[in-house]
Amino acid sequence: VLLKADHVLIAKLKTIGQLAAEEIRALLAIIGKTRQVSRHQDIVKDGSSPDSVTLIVSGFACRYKLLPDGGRQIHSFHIPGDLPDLPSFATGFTDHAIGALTPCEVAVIAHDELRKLTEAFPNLALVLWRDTLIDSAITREWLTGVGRRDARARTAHLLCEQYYRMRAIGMADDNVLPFPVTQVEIADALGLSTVHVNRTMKTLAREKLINYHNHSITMLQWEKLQTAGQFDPCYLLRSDGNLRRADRK
Amino acid sequence: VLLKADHVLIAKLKTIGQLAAEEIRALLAIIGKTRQVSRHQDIVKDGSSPDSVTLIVSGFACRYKLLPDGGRQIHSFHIPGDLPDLPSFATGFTDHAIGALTPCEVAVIAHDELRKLTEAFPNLALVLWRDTLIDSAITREWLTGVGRRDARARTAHLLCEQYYRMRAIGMADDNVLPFPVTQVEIADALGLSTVHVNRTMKTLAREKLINYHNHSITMLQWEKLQTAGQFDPCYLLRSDGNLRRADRK
DNA sequence: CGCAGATTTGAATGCAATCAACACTGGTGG
DNA sequence: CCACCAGTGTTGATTGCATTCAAATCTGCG
Repeated sequence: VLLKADHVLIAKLKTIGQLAAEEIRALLAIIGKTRQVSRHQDIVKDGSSPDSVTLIVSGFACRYKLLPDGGRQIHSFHIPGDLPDLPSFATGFTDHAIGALTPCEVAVIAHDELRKLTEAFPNLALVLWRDTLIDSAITREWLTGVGRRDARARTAHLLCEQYYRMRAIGMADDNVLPFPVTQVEIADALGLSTVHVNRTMKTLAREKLINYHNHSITMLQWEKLQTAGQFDPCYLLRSDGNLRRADRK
Repeated sequence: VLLKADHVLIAKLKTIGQLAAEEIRALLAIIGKTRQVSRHQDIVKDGSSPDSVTLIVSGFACRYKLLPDGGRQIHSFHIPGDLPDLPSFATGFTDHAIGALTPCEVAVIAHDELRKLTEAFPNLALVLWRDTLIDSAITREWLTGVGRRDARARTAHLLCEQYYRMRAIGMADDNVLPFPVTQVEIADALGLSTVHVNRTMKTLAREKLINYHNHSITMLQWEKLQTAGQFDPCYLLRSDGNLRRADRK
């Protein structure tokens, strides 16, 4: 039988690259038990050396870092199917925390088991590697925004990206994006103050680019929102590497 | 004979993880010809689908992205031994450009050859994967800075990081950091204006934390500079993953 | 020498932070 | 049941860090 954890992981991996049926089967086989994490609890602690990788089965999480002065920077939002601490598999440690923004179900995958698989299936290793690379492409895009885009563009960009990713795993439709994240958290992601996030979201709503109620965002003018956010989804796109080049021949 | 390209690559890989002599030999064997790139030229173009990976043999480079409005965000600086477009090996495309900040010597490593090696040596694949992960840890750290640190801390942090990385490959010593990068480029890296970078560097010099002449920076008070930049090098540290865990037993 | 790029400094402007207050919500306990 | 409270969202007023504009050196180089 296919569990919920299996479903979300398959949905996610499909957006990254092609896996053989055998590879998928082997990967699903090593998914461990799921556990519940309540809101605002850490799924992974900063500075730890985990011996397993976490799969978000349901709920919203984020990767973040706390500063000595009490500030917080959120580096990414994580949605079902994500493996937010996959990097720890290759590096052995984490330099950041993963926190639950909503109640989450998470499953663990032991490093040991995963290592056997990556050694047996180089292609699986490549797809996982690619996952971490898309992840860092997202981080770079955020860096670009925080460094060189104003509050409005930054906010619009985040909404576009989030909608795009949610749609890819079948969790957003009809221009409606479920976004169960407080303005405090959006502020820590965008490098803004909560007050300014509030004003900026209001501006986007006043401009009729979005509708924002009950942590659900409706894209009223998707094209205009993308323009406002200078959003170009190419960095999120699935690419099959060699496969793609082979196709061209 | 060991070429310059071999030397810098070995020096770099040593900072990332352990490789067997056999693995190193195989890797060095597939390093292609070196070519010269003059200052301000692109080593890799944005949006391209390269079929080889670039090794910086000498010189300074950066990864960057241009915005529609003419702005630029630099995502990372790259020094000899770096493989700035290694991500393209796993994803097949680039969503950013790599530019030469000084005249550079670069060598190419064909994707095809590299793929054979990673399939033959899973450990080599793991080390390369880890390299891209350290790279993204750096990007996250920059994101934290641009999002939540003021100009002084951001600048100090960059100098600490750069000194740390240069020292690791033997290109900085005695508290002297060669930093052949203009203030325009520092500004595009830190998300500041050039004017403000200038003032901030002057401030750090006035405070006697650094000395800054001829694109060479002397760390006058290394401890204080780290404090000012909230710099904690753990995200740059070499970690041997399983090895480390095994050691503990 | 002349010129382009880089650095430096001053003055004015502006975007976003901070401070402050209030409304609204859901949950808790008296 | 209602009072209370913490967390969240909203709005106005003020402040400040960093930008922009402007102009003056300084440097290397053809």
